[in-house]
Amino acid sequence: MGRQPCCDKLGVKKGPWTAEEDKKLINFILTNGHCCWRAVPKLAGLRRCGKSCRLRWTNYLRPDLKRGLLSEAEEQLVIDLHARLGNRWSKIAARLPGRTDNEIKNHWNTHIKKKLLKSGIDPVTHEPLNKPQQTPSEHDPESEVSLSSSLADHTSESPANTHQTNNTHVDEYNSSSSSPSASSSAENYCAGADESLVLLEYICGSDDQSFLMDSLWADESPAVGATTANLSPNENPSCDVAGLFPSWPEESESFSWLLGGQDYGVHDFGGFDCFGDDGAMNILDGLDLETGDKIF
DNA sequence: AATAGCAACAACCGCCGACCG
DNA sequence: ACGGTCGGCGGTTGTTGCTAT
Repeated sequence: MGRQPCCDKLGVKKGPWTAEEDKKLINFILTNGHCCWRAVPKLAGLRRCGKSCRLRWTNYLRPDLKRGLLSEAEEQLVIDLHARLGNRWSKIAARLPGRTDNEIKNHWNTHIKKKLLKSGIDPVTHEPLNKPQQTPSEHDPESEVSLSSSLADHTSESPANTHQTNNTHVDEYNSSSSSPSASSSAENYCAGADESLVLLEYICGSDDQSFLMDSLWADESPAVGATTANLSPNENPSCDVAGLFPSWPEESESFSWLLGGQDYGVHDFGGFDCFGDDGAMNILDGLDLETGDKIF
C-alpha cells in the first residue's frame, strides 16, 4: 500500500528551529490553536512538517514546561516508574507535570542510566548487575522498586513506598493516567482557539506558579496523588482557568525559560521580538507577534 | 590556542493505533 | 471490512557545547 509521507519532502525545512519560526508557531497556536497539525505549518507560514511543529510545540514551546535538570525527586520518580513501565516515556512523562517524554528519555539515557550502572544496577531490568538475569515472566517489580529506591535519599518520598508493590501496578498507573495529567491538559489547551484564549488568560494571570512545583513534592508524589493540574478549580484555588493550567508567578517570569536562550536551546533569542523592552511578551499586550498589530 | 573526545540535548525517522469515510 | 489520514510514541542520529590534553 505504501504510506504517504507526513508532508511533502520538497521544500520542507529540517534541522534546528530558529527564533523566527518559533515566534510564528507560538503566535499561530496562541491565536488559533492547532486544528490539525498537518495544516499548522501552512497556516502559520512555516516551511515545516506538521509533525515537526507538533514536536516543537509539545517539547519546547508549551508554556507549562519546566526547564532545567530534573530534580532528585523527579529523577527518583522516573526510576520507579521506569521499573514498572519500562521505556514507555510518554506514560512516565504523564506522571511528571511539566516534563516531556523526550526530555525524560534524554535524561534517562544521559544521566540515570549511568547512575544506575555505577550503582551496579541494570538500567533495563533494575536488577543488580551481578545477579543472574530473570526472564520477563519472572520479573519481580517489588525487587525493582526496592533497588531503585535505594539509589536516592528520598526513599521515604518514593512512590514505591506509598504503593503496594505488585504486578497490578502497571495497569494501575495506566488507568490512573486517564485522569487529567499535565501532558493531557497541555494537549487540551492547545486544541482550539477558545482554549488558546483561555491560555492567554492563563498566561496573563499572575498567581503563584511555585505552588505547582512545591505541591508536587511536598507531601505526595504526583504518581499517586493528584497534582495541581489534576485538581478542579474548587479543589485547587491557585489553579485558575477551570483547572486547565497551573498558575504562574510574575508575568515577567512566565516566559523566563524563553528568555533564557541557553537553556531553551535557541541561541539567538536576543532578536526574539515577542518580548518587549521590558522583557514581557508582546502577546501579553494583545499584540500580534508577527506584525505588531493588535489581536485583542 | 588548538583540537580531540565526550556529554547533553534537540530533532528526525519510522512504526503503530485510533479514527473516519 | 478496508484503506487513508492523523497524532503519538520510542529509538536513533546529528549538532552543539564543554572539558581535558
